[in-house]
Amino acid sequence: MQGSFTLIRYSLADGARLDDGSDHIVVATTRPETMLGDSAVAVNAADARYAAVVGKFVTLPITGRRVPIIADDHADPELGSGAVKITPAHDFNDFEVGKRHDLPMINIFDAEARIAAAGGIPADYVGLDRFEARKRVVADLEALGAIVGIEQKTIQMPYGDRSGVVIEPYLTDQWYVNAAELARPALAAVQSGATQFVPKTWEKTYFHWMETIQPWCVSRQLWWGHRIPAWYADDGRCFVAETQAEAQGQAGDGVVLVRDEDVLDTWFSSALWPFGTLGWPGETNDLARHYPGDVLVTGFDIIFFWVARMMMQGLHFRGQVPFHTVYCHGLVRDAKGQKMSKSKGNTVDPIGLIDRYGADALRFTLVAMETQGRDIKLDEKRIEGYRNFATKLWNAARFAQSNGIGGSASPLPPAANHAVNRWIIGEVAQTARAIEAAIAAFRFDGYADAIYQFVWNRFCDWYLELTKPLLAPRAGAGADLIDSADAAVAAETRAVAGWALDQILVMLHPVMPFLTEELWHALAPRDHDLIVAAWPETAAIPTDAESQADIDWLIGLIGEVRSARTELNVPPGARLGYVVDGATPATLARLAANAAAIERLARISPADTVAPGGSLQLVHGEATFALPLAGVIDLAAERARLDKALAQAIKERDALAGRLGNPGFTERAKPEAIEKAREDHDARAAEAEKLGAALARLG
RNA sequence: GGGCGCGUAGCUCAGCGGUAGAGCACUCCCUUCACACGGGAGGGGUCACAGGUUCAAACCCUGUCGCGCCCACCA
Repeated sequence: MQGSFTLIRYSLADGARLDDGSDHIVVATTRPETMLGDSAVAVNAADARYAAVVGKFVTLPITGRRVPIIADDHADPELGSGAVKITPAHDFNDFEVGKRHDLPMINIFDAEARIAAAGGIPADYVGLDRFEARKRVVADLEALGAIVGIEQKTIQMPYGDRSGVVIEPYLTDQWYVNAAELARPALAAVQSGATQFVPKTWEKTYFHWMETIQPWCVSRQLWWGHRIPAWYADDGRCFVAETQAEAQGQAGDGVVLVRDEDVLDTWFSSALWPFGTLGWPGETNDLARHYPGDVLVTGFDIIFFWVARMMMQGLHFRGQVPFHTVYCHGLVRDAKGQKMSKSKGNTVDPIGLIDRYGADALRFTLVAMETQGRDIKLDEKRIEGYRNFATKLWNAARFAQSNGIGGSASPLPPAANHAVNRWIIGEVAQTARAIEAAIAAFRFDGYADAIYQFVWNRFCDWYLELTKPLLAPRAGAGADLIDSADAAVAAETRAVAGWALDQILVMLHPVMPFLTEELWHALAPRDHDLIVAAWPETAAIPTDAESQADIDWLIGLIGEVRSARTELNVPPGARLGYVVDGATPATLARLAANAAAIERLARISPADTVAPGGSLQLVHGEATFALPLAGVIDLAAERARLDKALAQAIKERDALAGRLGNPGFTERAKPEAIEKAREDHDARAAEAEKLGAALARLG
């Protein structure tokens, strides 16, 4: 802000002169009234202009006090006149200078920032407000001819956050904690790994704070809080004790004690939380059992205020760290990325969001966006997406229910023979493991992502679709629509689907508690609530590589067919026949086993012969499928489609060949990398060959 | 002034040595019997810029530009 910079002339006392013969020193200030409390003028020892007068005195105008001229590095010869007025009671730097030179600290204000009677201040100043006093001092200095000039310049002005009032440094007696002493073990505990920060990068913040820690002022002039345990006698003696009786004991009978009015800094009290909540100072069972704690979850913005203080006090009072891990999450910010603040009024209203999308959707969103170390700009579209996810699961459960699926007897999966059932069992196990790993690493976004992908892209998109033909023959449907829909397979599928759905509810419950608990009870009679259900027993759940390969192959084939159909504008409802070429017996078996699913999802079924007039051809694994389109096929479009696929395969094949042909790669790369490149190269090469053949067949 | 961090698809963000991913948005098709808060198929990025290290860099190092946060403070 713009401010006045007042240049004041201080006369040298006792006839002293500077080298240039002048009889005064000029000092500058933005707060002229503080000159009433000056106790020195400082110059730099290396400043030749003032060398002659160091150790001499000046006479202050108005108060007429004699104050010394001292040499101190605080005075910068480059700034202003090179001489600085020193007001130890009302400026942080001057306070330090005052301590170094043992200067008197003259407090010129009272607690209301009015001029106090001190240091020879004339009586008619006493009681003036600080701003009135400033005008008065300037006017009086002017009258005395002590003003050299007033400059306008940009200055920094500290304002109180809450009061909006200019801050005035002011000397008072306060209680301090020797924080450096407490910080030493707290610093060592993190350096040794006794307490770890997650993400680790916050250790730097903690270290920086602990290494530059200052004495901690813990007394506050408020009426709430823990009162300072200090008592004073009439004669000013101070007794610090846990109780008044103890203090009285120290003071002796008959001494009237008055307790200190101040209370402890809220963070001092908060630092007691890890053990204060457990019955301390009593040695309770809770304290023995729960201290030290395991993980502290908190915002990084209070590492200084709270975490560091808990560390210091925990170690001091209990001799052990208060917790082994400090997990620092991001902060939810507003749409502009600003930290939410009650005084700024930019807080996000969770109730409104819950009304619109549900508590589960909001909770899931916050978990999904909690990627270590980055703040969260809350995006309402994201919440909407997870609301849709909740609806998707609801509908899947509704579908299950209407098909006689619901509930499972055991956390262990039912016995399963059908590939699709064995496959989903393995997928559940993989998802549970992924979630366990994510949680262990505090990657909550990974947790949310894993369960989301599983529910939507595996369970709903594929498992439920693939099992529809297995559940029951539909009245009136043609025999070709029904797989081996015998009772045994249908029963197995119901059991597995019910189990998988239960595992979903268990895994999702921590992030969508309301919806999952509701479904848990809606799907089957239960003897316990979901919230106390056991986590999937991942170690005991079999994953079957063969079934996984079968279903991956099936999903891949259906994808190829769908993609080709779209590219050639085949009507979505059109059912096509296919002839397969070059298929191994295993592939033929897969085709037979999944005929109904393929028919349903890809809308193709085996045909006897290839019709003349061209076919849609696609390569999947070692097999080439030809879908006769009996004259309706657009040969040019099909050629373009195959060309594109072929070009892509060749491009990838050649890139890999290039890498494999580079001696630098084959000699220095990791063996796994080389092996993978070989495999990828061979697969691409085979695909290119088959696509080339298909293209040739097209003519 | 000191410290920390971020710039990746239109947006919000993952990925942090092996040749780019998600959600939303966008384009096309589909009212097929769980779900249109849905289904299917797609388009879209020289990973801020410039050097360097490496067989290989969005990822490691240096610098530049832009942005943010925390702490302290300037007679």
